[in-house]
Amino acid sequence: MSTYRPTDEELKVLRILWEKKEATVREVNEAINGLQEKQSGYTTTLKIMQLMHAKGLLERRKDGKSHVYQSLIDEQGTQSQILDKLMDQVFQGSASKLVLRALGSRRASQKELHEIREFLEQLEKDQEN
Amino acid sequence: MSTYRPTDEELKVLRILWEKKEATVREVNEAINGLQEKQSGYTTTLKIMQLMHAKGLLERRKDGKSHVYQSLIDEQGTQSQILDKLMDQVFQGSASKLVLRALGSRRASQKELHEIREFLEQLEKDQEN
DNA sequence: AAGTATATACGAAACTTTTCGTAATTCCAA
DNA sequence: TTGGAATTACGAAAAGTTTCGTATATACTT
Repeated sequence: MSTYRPTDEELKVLRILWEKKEATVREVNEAINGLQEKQSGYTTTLKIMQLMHAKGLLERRKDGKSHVYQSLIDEQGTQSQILDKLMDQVFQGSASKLVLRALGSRRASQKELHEIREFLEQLEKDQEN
Repeated sequence: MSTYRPTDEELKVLRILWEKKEATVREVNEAINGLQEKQSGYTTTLKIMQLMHAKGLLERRKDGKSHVYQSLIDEQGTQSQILDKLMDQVFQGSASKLVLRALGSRRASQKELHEIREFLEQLEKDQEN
């Protein structure tokens, strides 16, 4: 499970569940539809979540007539997973290539840049020892 | 074409073509097999590249009995494309979230960190104006 | 208790990607 | 110029993802 890479639709579901901690199919479906132009049907989202449950990505408990779902996979771990794969696939395994491209392609705010720089300084300091 | 996101297998082909500039199916196939445990058959790679050509991702010229392929899509543009999508999908559109995760999850060398910091300082300097 | 609204379960279709067997083509060498 | 080795072309199957219609189940209301 630690190395699972979710599909695009699964990622949409996870994104909502990571934020809300737990939600019903209807809540997830409406949240997803709030984020995108193309609306997806209720039973489509239901099916995705049922499959994710079968795969062991989600757990659920019965609440009245509906199920309340939670993610079983970690947000940070999944993010790292995806980035690691990407690093190997298209950045020759180089973190700096990836980071430079990420910072170059999209505007980051002053505050964000500052945040990153502080993190970097900490990393560099750590490496001195 | 500017917003195309290649599949995993397509990415393997592109990676080789970006590096070699141009190559035959056999060269690409052997290069791919050199990078991974699981070996993929010649006709499999051939089919992928034929489809990519049909999609307009690759161009080719005849050389003797074989074709020599080149990528029609830009490496940097594709990298940015993928990162932008990822930023929206799993990092709430935040470049810094992505960067921090990327730097946190995998060891970057002293040299790499330095490189990133210099790039950052330049970016921050640019923003002052 | 029956009716209604909402949820889940199930199955199938449409699509895409990946894989590979085999036929047809092409070039070269004997 | 014919045979053989390598390549491309073609087709289809396998696998996975996404979508959705419809049947079934469940809870609530009156």
